[in-house]
Amino acid sequence: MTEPLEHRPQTKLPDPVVRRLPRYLIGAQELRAAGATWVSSVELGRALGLTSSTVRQDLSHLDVEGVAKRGYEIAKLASALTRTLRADREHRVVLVGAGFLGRAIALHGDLMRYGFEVAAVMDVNPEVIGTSVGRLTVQPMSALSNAVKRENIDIGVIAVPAEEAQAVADALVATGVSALLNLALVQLRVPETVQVVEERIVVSLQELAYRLCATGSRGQVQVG
Amino acid sequence: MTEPLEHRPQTKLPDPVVRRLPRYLIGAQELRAAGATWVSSVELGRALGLTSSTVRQDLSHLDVEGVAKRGYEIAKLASALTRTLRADREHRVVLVGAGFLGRAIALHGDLMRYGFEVAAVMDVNPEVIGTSVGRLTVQPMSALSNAVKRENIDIGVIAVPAEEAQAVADALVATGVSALLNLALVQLRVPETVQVVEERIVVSLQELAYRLCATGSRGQVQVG
DNA sequence: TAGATTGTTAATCGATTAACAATC
DNA sequence: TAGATTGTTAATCGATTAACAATC
Repeated sequence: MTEPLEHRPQTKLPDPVVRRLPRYLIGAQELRAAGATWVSSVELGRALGLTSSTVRQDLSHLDVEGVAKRGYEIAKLASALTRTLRADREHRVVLVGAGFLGRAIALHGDLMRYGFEVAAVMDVNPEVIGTSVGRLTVQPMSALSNAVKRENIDIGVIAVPAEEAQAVADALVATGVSALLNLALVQLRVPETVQVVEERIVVSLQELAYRLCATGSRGQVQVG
Repeated sequence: MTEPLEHRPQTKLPDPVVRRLPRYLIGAQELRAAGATWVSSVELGRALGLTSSTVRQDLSHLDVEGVAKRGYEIAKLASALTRTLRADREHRVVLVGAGFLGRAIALHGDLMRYGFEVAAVMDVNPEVIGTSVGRLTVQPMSALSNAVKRENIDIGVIAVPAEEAQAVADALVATGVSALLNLALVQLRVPETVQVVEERIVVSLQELAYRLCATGSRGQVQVG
């Protein structure tokens, strides 16, 4: 009759919570940078546009405890968030598509800061293959499979035009990558075992346009 | 005792619906490109990972009617979606930040296709000011206010580093722009009357990483 | 101590799904 | 016609919020 293993909140967080956690983390790091040490659920709520109830409910899923009358210690909160989001382990990324969008991602400093390393860049365009992106060289798609294995890649980012995205997704899945970030404007078809997150500027703009026109609406909305 | 004005479904769509509408639109246009004429709620649901019930519920908010035994006429569906999303009226965009990300957006052909025209590009970096992005020339921030007025701009896109994003947002708000797409990794503080949609690669990657690690989870997720 | 803030339970709210009559 | 599919109502499910005892 031993006690069950210490902490085990990690069963499976609800989707809305998972989407808010990164925002708490960003908020916590902003606060830390600003020199704060403690933050209350009311303050966090105000900063992110949530009720303090939601904040406490969300943070209760984490391996962190608040202190009555003081709130949460920011450093501990950030590390708990990092742990829960698996931002402590490094993720290795292959980027397919070395256009402006791809380059923006590959050269984006914040990625490293949050544990994502772009370890390979591929493209189909012969003119682009061989050019350099930061310290990497753009490789042809034929080198994909080797790169994924050699570099221990677990995430694929698709930054190619819509027409090519499905083929790229298929190639990535074939090499065993099971997490895709799709920036192209198509609905990908992938096996159930593959995780896909879509992020699309046009869609965000459409949502914004709707909100802008829908008279009287206001407020802040989180998309990704 | 006249009838109330024809159709008036536009009271205020629930947020989850607004976020799905662009996906239906993309789906509809893919189908149309593939030569299809009709689509049923079951097919749409399968394509987007939704139940047919959700699809019918969502589409019932639109100014379109399905036909029993056939489904929805794709062309009509697309135009109803376009109308509801206000993708028929043109939106004029000012882009702040002419780095790779900014250029990716400014040169992104799909934007035009969906009614968004990048009408001005600004940057703070003197080295970048004066260079051209497509047919536009990068202007200094001091030209922002004039550009917004002259070009009739209603949407601002923030594609600058996190440190500068708040100042850019303030400047945009000051010129009267009341819809912002924020691509920087900060939580913006804006007046209640201003619409903000956030889109952040790092956040999407974090969500993906969580899903990848959370054993046993699978499926497709829409972020933006 | 008194008062603020947590963690958590219960109540509310809203979104998704099921079900089915109407209809082509 | 028979069968498939809509539009919509009602039931279910889940997320957010309110409330409050515990506590620092």
